[in-house]
Amino acid sequence: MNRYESILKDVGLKRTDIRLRMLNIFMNSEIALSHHDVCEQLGDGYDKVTVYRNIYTFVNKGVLHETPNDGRSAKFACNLQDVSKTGAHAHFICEICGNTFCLQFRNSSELSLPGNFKVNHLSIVAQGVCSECDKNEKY
Amino acid sequence: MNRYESILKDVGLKRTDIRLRMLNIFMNSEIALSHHDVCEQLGDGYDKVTVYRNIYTFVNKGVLHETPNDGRSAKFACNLQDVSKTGAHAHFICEICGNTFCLQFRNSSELSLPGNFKVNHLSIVAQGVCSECDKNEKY
DNA sequence: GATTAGATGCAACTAATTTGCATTTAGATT
DNA sequence: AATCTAAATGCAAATTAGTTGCATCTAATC
Repeated sequence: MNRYESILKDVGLKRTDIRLRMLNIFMNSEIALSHHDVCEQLGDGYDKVTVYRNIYTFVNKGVLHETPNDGRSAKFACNLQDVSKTGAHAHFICEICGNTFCLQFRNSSELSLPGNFKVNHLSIVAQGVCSECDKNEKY
Repeated sequence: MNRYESILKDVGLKRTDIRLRMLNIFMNSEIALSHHDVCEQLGDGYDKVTVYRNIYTFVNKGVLHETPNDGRSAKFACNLQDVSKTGAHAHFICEICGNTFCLQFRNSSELSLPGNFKVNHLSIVAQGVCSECDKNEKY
């Protein structure tokens, strides 16, 4: 059983050809990929709806996460090991090529950038529950 | 000349009815708005393409910025005063209602959240130039 | 090898965004 | 105030992104 097969087994998904190929594509990509990117790498013979469904299945199972995007389509990348522990992500979006890179970071003051990456703009996104919704939550 | 008219003059855009109304809508919204949200608030009689074009015109002129989004459509909000100085943004996305709030922050350790906002997940987005593109840039 | 829940493929659909072009108008100029 | 023109608008049509429903197939279990 290879690496991808055991991921599928671990999260309780059936071993199918397209899933193994999708995992391989995501695991070997340095950058976040859109649905379109994945279909392109898969080549012909795979259904786009199945690709959509598997992307969201992987997101729900914690194998992939959706990254912030600069364009109009969603991008996804595989979860780094530390993410599940800290619940935190860091991403770098290149303003020229548009690629999204996942970065390691442990706390807000410790962000490690690959060499020669130049940051022009920094943005923090907090996700949670706003005061209105908090008020209406049933406990 | 009112507040909105002087914004248009400042950035060199013509004073039109739809632009004044759009500025009014954005300036009075606590949350980031999608194209759809804006059209809804404008009501009938305005062309959706003109709304799209004005949103991007405002973004290019630095009047609005695109916020990170949780759904599949882009959201926009007006630029806060300090943004132009620090080049930094902070946003809060409510996981229940889906609303995006713009937050004030001066440096990464000083993020001021409105009362009763509960953060489940934090994400940092750096934008800039990656090493590949940096290499290929002409100076 | 039979069973079945889960996975896939296809077709059709909705929503989001863009493009092209003809017409109109704000604001500058005479 | 009339004229001019670049910029703005409105409409139609196209493109792109993502979703839904359903019939068929198959991986994993018995």
